[in-house]
Amino acid sequence: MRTEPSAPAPTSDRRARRRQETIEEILDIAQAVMTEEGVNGLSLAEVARRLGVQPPSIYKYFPSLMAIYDALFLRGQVEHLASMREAMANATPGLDALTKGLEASGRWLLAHRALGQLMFWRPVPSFEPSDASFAPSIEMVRLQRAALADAVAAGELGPGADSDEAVYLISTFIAGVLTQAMANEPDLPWGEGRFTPTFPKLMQLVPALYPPRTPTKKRRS
Amino acid sequence: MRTEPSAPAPTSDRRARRRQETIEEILDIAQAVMTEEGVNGLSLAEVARRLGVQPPSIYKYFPSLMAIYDALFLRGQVEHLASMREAMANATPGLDALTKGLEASGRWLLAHRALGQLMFWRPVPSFEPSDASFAPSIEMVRLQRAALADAVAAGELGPGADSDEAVYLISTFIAGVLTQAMANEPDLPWGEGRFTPTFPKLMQLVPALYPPRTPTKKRRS
DNA sequence: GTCTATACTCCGATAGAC
DNA sequence: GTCTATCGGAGTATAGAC
Repeated sequence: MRTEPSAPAPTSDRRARRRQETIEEILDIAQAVMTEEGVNGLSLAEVARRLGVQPPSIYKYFPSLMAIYDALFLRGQVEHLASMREAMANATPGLDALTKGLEASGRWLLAHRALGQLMFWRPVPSFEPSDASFAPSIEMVRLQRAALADAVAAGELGPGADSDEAVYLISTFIAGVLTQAMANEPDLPWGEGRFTPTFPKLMQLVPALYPPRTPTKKRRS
Repeated sequence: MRTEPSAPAPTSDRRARRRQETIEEILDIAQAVMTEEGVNGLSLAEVARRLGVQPPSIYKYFPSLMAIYDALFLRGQVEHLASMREAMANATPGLDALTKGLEASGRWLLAHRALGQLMFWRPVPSFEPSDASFAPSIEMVRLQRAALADAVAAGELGPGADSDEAVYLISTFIAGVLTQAMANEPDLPWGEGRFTPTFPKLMQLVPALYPPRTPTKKRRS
């Protein structure tokens, strides 16, 4: 039997591109709706209204509301991971990279509150992210583990810091600062207010938690 | 003009009591609904169903859904404050009292997640607590300030610790631990899992943030 | 203080014409 | 891939009988 030619016609190329643009536009609008009405306030109907189509048309792009949540979750994870990775790449490996990476995480999350809440606060009980959408967060732990390993190798931290336990402990610093900032200063960006400026001070406590064998002050070349 | 007798008849006493019981029952049910369906999932209709009445009957006790949220907010604040106060009263004044108080806070919040989220995570954008319901949280800050002042007086911490700034900084510790525990280990009580057991270790860092002038080890009588 | 009845708005999702 | 029409359900809140 003959099927379609294996090389798709330019027409379907353009169609596929247009389709992808519409998908991205739906996600942009959904993100805006969540920002204004709360993560739980996202509704297909409101997205359709803003897109200028009737609600059933949305189903040509996403099979359900939960599928939109999942796509938003994935998009958030990918962007968040990228911002962390970039900040860490432009820093000195070790504690500095970890601090800069977590600061970038905080900055990104405050700038994308709705996605951040969807990803890390889970305010929609009926939504569970798919395995595929969850995958980047595993990579995020790996990144932080690597930075901790660098810090241990450089003598900034003791060997106990090269552990998942340390990742979790340090993650409570950033989570605490962000939770307080979001709840009490919902309009301030990273670096302003009573909470986020304390983060560097908190990170300076890490060597006290995992003291290196040799003095911390300066390491010799 | 004559009005009703100033001493109410026993009948209306009983009626008032019965009414109060119904109000408490509505709040109990509402709390359970929030626990099961999410804070945002609370609905008058579901409360009525579980109470075994028709939705309009609820309006004899609360003028609106938001009024129920507000009553729950107040109830949570009062209970939470009481648990903190009790733990602090049974501890050595100063850092110990602060730590025990915050641990009690964490315990209470994990045992009453729905109320805790309503109170400190604010997942219902359209709900703003009334001033009256918010009042206990001001008292909570005062309690913590007093414990910090005790710690400074006892030489456990430096004078900078007697400040609202220190209260906010320390609050990020408990907020971080709780946020992570609730998001990642939603079924574990305080003291189990990867996050809440780290809290005492975190509190031991506070003297490093506000170092006392005299050595910390032991204070002379 | 309970009910019925009702008004109103909103939602997710599907069927089928074009 | 868009639409109309519709199903079936949810919700808050009010009016008024009993």
